[in-house]
Amino acid sequence: MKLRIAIAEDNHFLVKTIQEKLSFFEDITIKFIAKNGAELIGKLADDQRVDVILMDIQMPEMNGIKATELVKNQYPQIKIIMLTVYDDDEYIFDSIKAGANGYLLKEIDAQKLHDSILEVLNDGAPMTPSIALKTLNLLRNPTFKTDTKEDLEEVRLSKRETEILIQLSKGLNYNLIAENLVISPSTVRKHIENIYRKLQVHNKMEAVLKAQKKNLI
Amino acid sequence: MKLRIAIAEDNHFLVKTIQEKLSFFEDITIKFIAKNGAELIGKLADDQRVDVILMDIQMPEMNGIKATELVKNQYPQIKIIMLTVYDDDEYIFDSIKAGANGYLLKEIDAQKLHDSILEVLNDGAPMTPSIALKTLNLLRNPTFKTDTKEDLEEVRLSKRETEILIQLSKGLNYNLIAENLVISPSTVRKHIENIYRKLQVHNKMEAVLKAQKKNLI
DNA sequence: CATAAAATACGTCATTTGACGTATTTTTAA
DNA sequence: TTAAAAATACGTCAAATGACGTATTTTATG
Repeated sequence: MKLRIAIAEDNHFLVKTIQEKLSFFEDITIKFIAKNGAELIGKLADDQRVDVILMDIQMPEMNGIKATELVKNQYPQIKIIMLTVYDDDEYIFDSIKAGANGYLLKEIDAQKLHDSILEVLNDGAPMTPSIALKTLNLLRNPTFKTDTKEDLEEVRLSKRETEILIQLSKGLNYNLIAENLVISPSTVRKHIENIYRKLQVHNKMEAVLKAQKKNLI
Repeated sequence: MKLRIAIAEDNHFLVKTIQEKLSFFEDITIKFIAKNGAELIGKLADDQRVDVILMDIQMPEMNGIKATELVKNQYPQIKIIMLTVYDDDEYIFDSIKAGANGYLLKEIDAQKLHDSILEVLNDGAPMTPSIALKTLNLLRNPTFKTDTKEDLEEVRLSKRETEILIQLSKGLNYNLIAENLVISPSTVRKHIENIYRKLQVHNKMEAVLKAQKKNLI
């Protein structure tokens, strides 16, 4: 039996992309496409025989999170996979709270998208690796305080910088960090200097505090 | 370059099974096998050049969750994948809190195990689908964990010491703390020295971490 | 393949921190 | 009231940290 998919996505071009990705698979039928949450709810009212909804987050009229909540309240059997470009903690958390069964980034390739649809129908929780990581971090750090404007100011730490900051947060000194990462202590110090500049702090404790507040570690 | 794996698992047969699964892959080297957490810590002290640890949970001497915590404190760069038969919420949650990077069930097939090792080295969070689902559920309704015995081991900080430790945890230096509390920097330093002795630590970050774990601040 | 970003590494210098020792005053509790 | 605990304070010295500058190599990305 064919898998019945609905797509909620306002960007026409992205809808095309998703359709093309799914066109490779014979077990997939796209039942309908909605340009926003409100339209999705309307179409579902006419026909709720849908297995999986691929849901964008940012949409006019009604966003994907609100739509997820409504759909899940009325048709809990329908699986919802968020399919979005946003990997912010806030969106991920809100989506999961709203009842989303999976969370994928739009860059996902066709095969993985298809696998994810099968997985969600098998009571799994498909997530792109980076999202899985973020959910674990959210679980570790159960501080869901409202972010202030300052907290959301985008700060990008590189992979190495994040790694070093984590080691700093464990109380390790420069030499131990250097040993662990098999680099010179000079390099560790340079990375830390860069971290401090990015976070606008002047010592380890402040750096760790700020990074935790921004969910960077 | 080969991927260096360590296994912590008390059951001989299961060790064999894991070894067989990994034997298919040429990019994998099994550095060593430990029969429990204590043995693992010992072997890591001799040689910490390990990329990924596959960790059982139920082991004699020291279980996998405690071992995860210790390894992550000393060698945060080592990735840890829990590999166990237990899919209880409690175990999953505790493992993640302890710092595990992934959580797989032992029934996993060879290919997926290999993929997971690559994924965790790529900063992902490999999980079997049923575990991924449980983490989402845990995120939806956050649980609260009881303290372990060790966390409650009696350490008494005086009122002044607690006060100073809180200021330390905010990233303030000795001089600023002295100003805030209207005492001499020398006194601040002496208090901190006493705090370190009581908590058996050697720098600010460790002191703050330990105090938080013991709910002293 | 070119360019940008990231990671690597060293040197210097002032400041801060951590680990000692010693000692006086104040507070708390038996 | 007296002993113990807590708080106060200073000095010294080695080690660690933070803030600069400079420069080469490696990795990503269009």
